[in-house]
Amino acid sequence: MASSTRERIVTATSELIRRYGYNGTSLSQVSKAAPATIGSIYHFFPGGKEALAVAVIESTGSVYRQLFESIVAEADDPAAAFSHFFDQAGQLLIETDYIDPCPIGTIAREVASTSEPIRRVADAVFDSWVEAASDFLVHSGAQPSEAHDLATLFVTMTEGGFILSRTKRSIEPLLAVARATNPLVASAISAGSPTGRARLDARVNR
Amino acid sequence: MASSTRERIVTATSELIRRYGYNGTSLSQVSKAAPATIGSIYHFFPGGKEALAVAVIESTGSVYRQLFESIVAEADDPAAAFSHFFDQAGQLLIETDYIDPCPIGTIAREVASTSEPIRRVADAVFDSWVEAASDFLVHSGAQPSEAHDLATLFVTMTEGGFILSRTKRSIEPLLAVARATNPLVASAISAGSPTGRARLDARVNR
DNA sequence: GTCTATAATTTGATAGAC
DNA sequence: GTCTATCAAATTATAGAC
Repeated sequence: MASSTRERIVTATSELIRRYGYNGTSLSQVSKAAPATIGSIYHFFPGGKEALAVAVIESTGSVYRQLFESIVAEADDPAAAFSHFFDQAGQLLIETDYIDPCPIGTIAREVASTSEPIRRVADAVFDSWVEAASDFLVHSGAQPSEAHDLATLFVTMTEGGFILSRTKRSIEPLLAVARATNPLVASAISAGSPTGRARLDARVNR
Repeated sequence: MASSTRERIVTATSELIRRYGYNGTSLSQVSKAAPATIGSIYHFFPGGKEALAVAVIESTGSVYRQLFESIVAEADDPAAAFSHFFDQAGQLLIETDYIDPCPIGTIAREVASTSEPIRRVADAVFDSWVEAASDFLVHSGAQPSEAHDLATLFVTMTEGGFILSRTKRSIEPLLAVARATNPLVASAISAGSPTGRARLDARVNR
């Protein structure tokens, strides 16, 4: 059950980047926080800092997708699922003293112009999030094209909400986003199908 | 008409940060790009890199607010105003080869945990944007509380849309956001007042 | 206001012993 | 796999001549 060195390195890097950003995080900080020597870091990540960032993005992308799907599985209705996700994100912000909840957006924005490997993996993660949200909306009765647009909107609202709430040191922007969620989802589902709600019930009660 | 040294320094810093982020931009790069010597930079900004970032945020905040208000002034209807803003942002992305359109979100995310002066000025700029959008929505017939939520949503969508489009090197996410805009605005205005459209006409034709 | 020179520190990365 | 020692380069910032 003890975490491996590799895992400790990735976890420590993720937390440091959430606090200080990609360029603001040094390998010496990672070495101290993990803890692991510089030699160990390069043993597991011969590609250096860039490879480490890729690992952080892949790991975070997977964790958040699973979180979203577990929230969705428990939600009473589609609109509540998204609201609940934003509420949970707000709680996380408070618990962590407004450290950035997502290292991916930060890294992507910092190095999208200078590191193609990082840009590509961040793009793939965002796509997987959009796909997960879109699938859920379609299953709930939305039309595919509208579901894709709305899912994209949710990811932008999540990343943008993190920036505003972190900057303001208040969850108020994230709560405003959560409030806007319900009518958006309700509209997409009713537009996609008059029996959208019935379809959802059929799926949930299966 | 020739730009002052101070202006050249701020402009160069803003462009560099849009490409490489705050921590990814060095004063030697600024010195070369401005152009201005390191001594000149410290002459105008004794507070160093942090003070320079504050100036960039204030300048960008003002420019974007003016851009938003000029688009609003020309728009036929409220929903079109926001769509047009997102479309223009998309065009900017393409023209600049997907350099980040907004240095503020990047800087804020990188150093919100380490620089209170920067965090505060970024927060003030976001607030001013929310206020400008909210005022416009209220004048168009929306209820104040709903206008504030929707305005907050627009700023998060803008920042989040920039991240996704920059990461994907495609304006598709930004266009998806633009498509979602119209029904949101229409709904807020009709809910706020049955004569929202009439109120807008009265204001525009004054 | 502009310029060069430089101080003090830290960075990402590598080499090689164990 | 882990460790220490070290490299070359770059960083922010300051000093002081002009």
